[in-house]
Amino acid sequence: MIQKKKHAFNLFAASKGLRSTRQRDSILDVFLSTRQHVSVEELYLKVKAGNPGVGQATVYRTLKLFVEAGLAREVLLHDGQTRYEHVVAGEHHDHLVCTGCNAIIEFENETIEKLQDEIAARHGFLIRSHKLEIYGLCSACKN
Amino acid sequence: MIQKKKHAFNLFAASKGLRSTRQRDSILDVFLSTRQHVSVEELYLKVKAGNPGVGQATVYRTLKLFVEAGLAREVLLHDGQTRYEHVVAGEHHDHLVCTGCNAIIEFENETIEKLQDEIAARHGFLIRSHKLEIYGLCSACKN
DNA sequence: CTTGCTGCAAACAGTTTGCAGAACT
DNA sequence: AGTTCTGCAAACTGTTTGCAGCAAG
Repeated sequence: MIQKKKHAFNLFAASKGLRSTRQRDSILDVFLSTRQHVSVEELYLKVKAGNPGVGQATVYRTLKLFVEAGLAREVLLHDGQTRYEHVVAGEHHDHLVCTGCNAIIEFENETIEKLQDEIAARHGFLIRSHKLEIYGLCSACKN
Repeated sequence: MIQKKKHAFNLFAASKGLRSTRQRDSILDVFLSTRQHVSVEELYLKVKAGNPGVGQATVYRTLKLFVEAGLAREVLLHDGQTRYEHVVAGEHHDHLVCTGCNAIIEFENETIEKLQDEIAARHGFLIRSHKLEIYGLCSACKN
């Protein structure tokens, strides 16, 4: 899995004439080793731990490459930070966001996706992407 | 309708010991006269047109009051600006966002809402709010 | 050696905040 | 009079960018 993603990125890099650098490698390693929804800041700190002297700018720039390469996806939650999640081919999930503990629970629901397609069709709208976020309290926080 | 909202804000203001000021009145007027999803900047410009010398900060501060008073709701789309929409009691709608012309089409779908409730229940999650945004191209832009 | 990549710091955009003076009650 | 509000400008936050030097090909 991780190897596959590295390979995917290498292919992308090659096709774009991008260079392979120490920084990109370690940012990719760290990204792949994280759980879902890392903020740039978190990623930056982890990368710097194993590789001091890497700048934030590089992390920002590299994450955009990952998005372009189809490895990562931007997730904007209500906390003023851009987060990135892993892209798993053919899968789409949405989020339950706990405003108590900031936990994020993922879910998938085909019926909702289908309804969205219908709605879009009804408006002559061409869907590129969508996001559904449900905010509230998780089972641990609601008590 | 507009009168009702003004009244609602007055009640809120009174209950909080807030003062009634020229600025708040005109920001409320302008907000109520706008269509959905105004950005702070848009609102600020319109307010200033009818009432020069009103500062942005006041617009920001006042919009937060409207949210607190239940008249407005923050909407964060993918354009780096906070927008506000009108709250209509008991109604919830979601958005089709055209990335071509920035048009926003609203829709409502009860089945989706129900499915969300089911999903939340399954995870022991207490829903406070949610948002569903579908990004793509509207009928005019997709050609 | 050529060109792309990096780190740094400065620039940016949107938003928030401190404060002195203005305005509401 | 006593407080709350306001406008201004400065501060802040997250992100982007310009540039000189570094490094991959």
